[in-house]
Formats: sequence, C-alpha cells, structure tokens
Amino acid sequence: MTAGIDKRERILLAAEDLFYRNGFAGTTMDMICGELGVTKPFVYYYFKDKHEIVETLAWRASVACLTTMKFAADDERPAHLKLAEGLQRWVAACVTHFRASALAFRVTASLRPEFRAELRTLANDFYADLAALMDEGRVQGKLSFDDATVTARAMGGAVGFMYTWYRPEGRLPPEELVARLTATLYKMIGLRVATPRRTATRKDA
Amino acid sequence: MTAGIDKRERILLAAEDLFYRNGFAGTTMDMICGELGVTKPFVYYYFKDKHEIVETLAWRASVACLTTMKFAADDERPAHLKLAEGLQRWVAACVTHFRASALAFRVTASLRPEFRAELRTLANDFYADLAALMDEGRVQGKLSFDDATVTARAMGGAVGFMYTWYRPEGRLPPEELVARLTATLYKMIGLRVATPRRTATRKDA
DNA sequence: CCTACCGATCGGTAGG
DNA sequence: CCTACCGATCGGTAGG
Repeated sequence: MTAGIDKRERILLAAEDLFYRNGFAGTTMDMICGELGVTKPFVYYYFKDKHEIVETLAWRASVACLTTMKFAADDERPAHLKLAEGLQRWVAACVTHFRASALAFRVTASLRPEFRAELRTLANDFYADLAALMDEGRVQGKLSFDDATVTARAMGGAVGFMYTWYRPEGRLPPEELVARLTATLYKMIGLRVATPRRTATRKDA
Repeated sequence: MTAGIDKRERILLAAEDLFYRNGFAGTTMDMICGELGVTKPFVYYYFKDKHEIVETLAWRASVACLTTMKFAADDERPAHLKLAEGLQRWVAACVTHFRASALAFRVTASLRPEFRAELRTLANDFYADLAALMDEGRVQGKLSFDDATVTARAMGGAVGFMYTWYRPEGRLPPEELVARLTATLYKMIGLRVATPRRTATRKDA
C-alpha cells in the first residue's frame, strides 16, 4: 500500500530493523511478513531466500562504508588531505548505515562463505587503501603513528564498533557524532588539519 | 578421557570455538557433542541448556575484560598511571579471551534479555570507570583529548573489534599485538608514559 | 544405590 | 497473491 517506496525496498527496510535487533537466525520470515502485513509468498516473489535479503543489506552498507578511501586518479592533493576527507566520509557513511553495517559484523557466521569472502575482499581493499595513504602521509612528515596496520585496524574498530553504543535518538546529533569520531581518528594518526569548523578559540584542554 | 581438564571445561572449550566460528544459532548441540565425541545427555548433565553454555562463556570473558579498570581503594597513584596499567590489562584480557569476547558482541541477539542487561551493566560500569580516570588525568594535565565519552567508546571499538582481524597464528605474536594496541590507545588520550619497554632509540617517526 | 553415560525418540518450529 | 502444507532439522529428554 501507500505507494511511493518500492515494494522491494519496503521489505528491505523492515528486514534491516528486524535483523539488526534479532540477528539473522533470530529473525523469521514470518516476523518480516508480520511487520509488513504481507504473506511469505509476497516476500519470496522479490527475494530468492532469506540470505538474499540479508546479503543485499550487508553489501549495500559495506560498499557505502568501504569505498570512502577511493579517490579520483587525477586527485593531486597530498595524502594527509585525502585522508582527512576520506576518514570523514567513512565515519559519516558508517553512522548513516549503522544498522546494516552492524549486520555485516554480527551475522557473519550466518552468511554464505562465498559472500563472506566478497565482504572480506572489500574490507581488505579498503584497509590497503587506508594504510597506503597513511604511509604516504607519514613519509611526507604530515602524520605520526607507530604501526600502520594495527593503527588502521584500531581505527576500523573505533568506527565499526559504533553500532554497539550509538542510538540515533541519543543526545548526540549525528553530525556532531561524526565530527567527534573523525577528530578521534585524526588524533590516532597525528593528523592536524585546520578544519574550517565552527569551533571557538578552544585550546585542546 | 585424558583426565586433567575438567569435563565441564572441555565442553566450554569446544563450544567456545564452535560458537565463535558459527554463531549461536549456527552451532547445534550435535556439533558440540560431535567435537567432543560424547552424547547430548552428557552435555545436558553439566549444562541446563544451550543458553547456559554461551552465557557462561560470554560472562567469563566479559568479566575478565571489563574489570580491568578497577583499582584497590588504597591505590594512590595518579589517574594517568592507573590508566596506563588498566589499558594494558584491558587489551591483554581481550587478546586472551578474544574468541569468547567476540561472542558477547556477535551473538547479542540470541542472548536472553536478562543476560544481555547484565552484560550491559558490566560494560556501562567499565566505561564509567574508564571515563572517570580519563577526566581525572586530563584535569591533572597528564592527558589530552576532546570528548571523553566518544573517545572512551572509540577505544572500546579499537580493542573490542580485534576479533574481526586478529588470528592467533598470525605473524604478530600476542604480546607484540598487546603492546602496539596499547600504544595506540595511549595515543588516543595523549598519554605519554616512559614505558620500560625493549625499544631501541627509536624516534616516533 | 548412585553417578555417569548410552541409544532412541520426543515435541515444536524453522525455511520454503 | 493467499491458504495450506511439505521435508528437514532443531533443542531437549525419555527409559534403561
């Protein structure tokens, strides 16, 4: 009913919330149907099986979050500036897609091995891009950190783990959360950017 | 057989690995039994049900990891030194219990609501202790960071997310991983400690 | 008689 | 697009 949102999209929306709250195995097809007020054959008309739904959600969110460290080939900016932008994009994408990106981590065990492998490849590429920019920025004297791999993974945790504590209805508005989390990442790699942000003359207390 | 390890403990050991790899719903009691070469009544003699097994594992690991910021009442050291020690203990505990602590995050949806609430309380207490020490250290001019809550949660992610990439058989020995991850946490709060570690005269490149 | 365990099978529910 | 229902498999427990 209430045309506007595509039917397939409505299923995904309901499923995202249910998977997020109950996990993959803990969410039954009947729950999804009940949420939408439709019957199972309706859902199976749009999706081959339960896995196709969760994989669609996880893939979307993963692509959105893990392609943020890609830059145009003709982008000539120094590494630390690309990184400053990429990290911000990354955090913003993870905040936006926090429910579905939680899936990619939480329901790992329920995913088909081939799909898990695709997700892993996506993540590995991302961390390779990230580490490359980090190394470049360090060589150019703009960044400071000890271990590139461990630091990159630590940043991944700082961002990816957000789903365990972030609540959209919380006191911190999304943009503010993005700003603070990004600032934390900058600090982890010793990145000092003159961000044109609305901060008063505030010393790093 | 092969006395030595308690029978109950053998069940927990096998279950930990299976739950870690396949999730809660993806692990059947038959799998656990098969791994041990015992029958179900054997397992059900030691555990009331499947939940009791996973909860025992998750609780142990969570307690081990989330009580590392507690200090004796008569410990008079300044906050930043307690923090230096606590963070190291925290990382070490998470590395040791990484399989079971992964459970606490991954199988959340499969846990009984009451148990989830207990875990949440444990975690909230931990972050309260952590944030208190951070604030204290900052007031005393020994630490520097912007947002205590966000930084604390970011550290939690850096540590807690380790289970997604750490492999015990990897090239990085556990002690070395602990050292590097701890160093990353120190950096996140601007903690500079003259750690008596076996580092050569190496400038923070 | 108890404990520790086995072979066999139960009720209930999942995806499809 | 729904009602009705299947084949398969789950966690948990019976008697001995």
